[in-house]
Amino acid sequence: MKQIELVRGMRDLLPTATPLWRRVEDIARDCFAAYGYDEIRLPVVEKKVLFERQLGEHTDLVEKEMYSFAAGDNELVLRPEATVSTMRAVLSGGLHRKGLLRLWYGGPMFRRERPQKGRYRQFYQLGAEAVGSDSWAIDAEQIIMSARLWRNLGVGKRLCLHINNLGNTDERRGYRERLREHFRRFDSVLDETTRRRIDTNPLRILDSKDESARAAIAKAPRLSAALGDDSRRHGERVKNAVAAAGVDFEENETLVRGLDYYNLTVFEWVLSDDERRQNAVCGGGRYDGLAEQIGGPSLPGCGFALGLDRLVDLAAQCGLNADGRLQCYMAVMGDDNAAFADTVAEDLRNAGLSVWRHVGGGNLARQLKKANAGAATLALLIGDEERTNQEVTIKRLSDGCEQRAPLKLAALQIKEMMNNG
RNA sequence: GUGGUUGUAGCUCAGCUGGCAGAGCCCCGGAUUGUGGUUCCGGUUGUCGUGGGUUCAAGUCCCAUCAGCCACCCCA
Repeated sequence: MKQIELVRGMRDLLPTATPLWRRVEDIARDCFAAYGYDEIRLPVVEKKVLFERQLGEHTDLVEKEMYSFAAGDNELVLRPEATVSTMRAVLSGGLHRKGLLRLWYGGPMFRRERPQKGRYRQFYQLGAEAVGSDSWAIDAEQIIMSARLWRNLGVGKRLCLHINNLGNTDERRGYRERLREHFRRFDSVLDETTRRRIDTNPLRILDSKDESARAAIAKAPRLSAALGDDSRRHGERVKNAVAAAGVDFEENETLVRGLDYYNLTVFEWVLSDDERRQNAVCGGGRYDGLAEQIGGPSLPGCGFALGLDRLVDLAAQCGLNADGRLQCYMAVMGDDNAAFADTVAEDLRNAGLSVWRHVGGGNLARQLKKANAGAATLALLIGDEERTNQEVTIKRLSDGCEQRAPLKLAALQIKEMMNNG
């Protein structure tokens, strides 16, 4: 029979990888908790219309990257991101009536792109969203919180922060028109996607890498010049607060988020020293108009999402370690002692220890070999002598140090031997 | 979605201008029954990504297809 293969763009996270993932997730959870962010869990399936307008009708994401399917009268999709879902959940649960919300979520997202390293069709994000405040202090808090997370993960030196200010809807609309006029004058030298964007989404042209467009981009009107006093003040305060917290950043006027719901502050953390192109690890910003767009009240929000697939990879490169080291390997000699071994193992587990019970035959030498191969810290020996004396022999594998302990004291002595190893 | 490149054992790979499919690691067993990480001996492992074609003969040449990687694109 033919073996069934993995679906394109999907991947298994094998036991060799999961301890590090769990470590990164734990550190992130602690970091979010330190700022009072509460967890929200969202469905993977949403209605297609929820994303269509909010993300921008002319983004690739909506045009061709969503996994969609019909279910009765509904067009459903596997969520391509979770900011919109979060806002939907806040509104349908009426959570916003309680005032400012600080929320975080995690889980798989789905985009049908051409796979590449660091870009999977099912990928994992962790995100933080603050809903109900239009204060610059929230924007700054989230940037500072993300910087703390990089520090705690030990990846801070590898990331650099880009910040931009997109202004409000009116300012952007005016600017967009000015951009259109500008780029139309270069129509003849621009490539096809760039020309198409003049109509659909001229802001996206600014961070284009296309060579023919570069010259035109350099001469384009500046976004910062189109901003009003309020927007400008908001941006200044964010930058001052971020700088005051000792977080370095670069102002990048060509940083335009791919999704349409953003306004004012947008930011992105990218690999600073990596020539790899899949280099955005975290991105976010303010989205004050989103709630109204999905039929809710006027409700400001700000948030960011980070890509775990890329971040875990980076953390590993930076030496974050998470060996899921096995504590005890229990060697059992003689079938008659199996029941005794099992009860001892259960008692030790009750005391909070992890015990890998040897299964199958083999003499002691073989069983110790396996204990080594499994990278256990201690070996526990159970045989006739131990059973008649109601004892356990504890052997530290690193130096061979060996002790006998009566059952009642076994857990205590095991812990002591692990710590003094 | 576009272009390039790669695909041989569980893993890392070798296999020349077509001529019997290999190595190391891992795994399993042994050097005799309660003391390991070293060593030594022995063993298993394959639709050569898949499907066609050319040929007396294809891992090797041709076509298609699938998958990975790189760049574009997009984005976290």
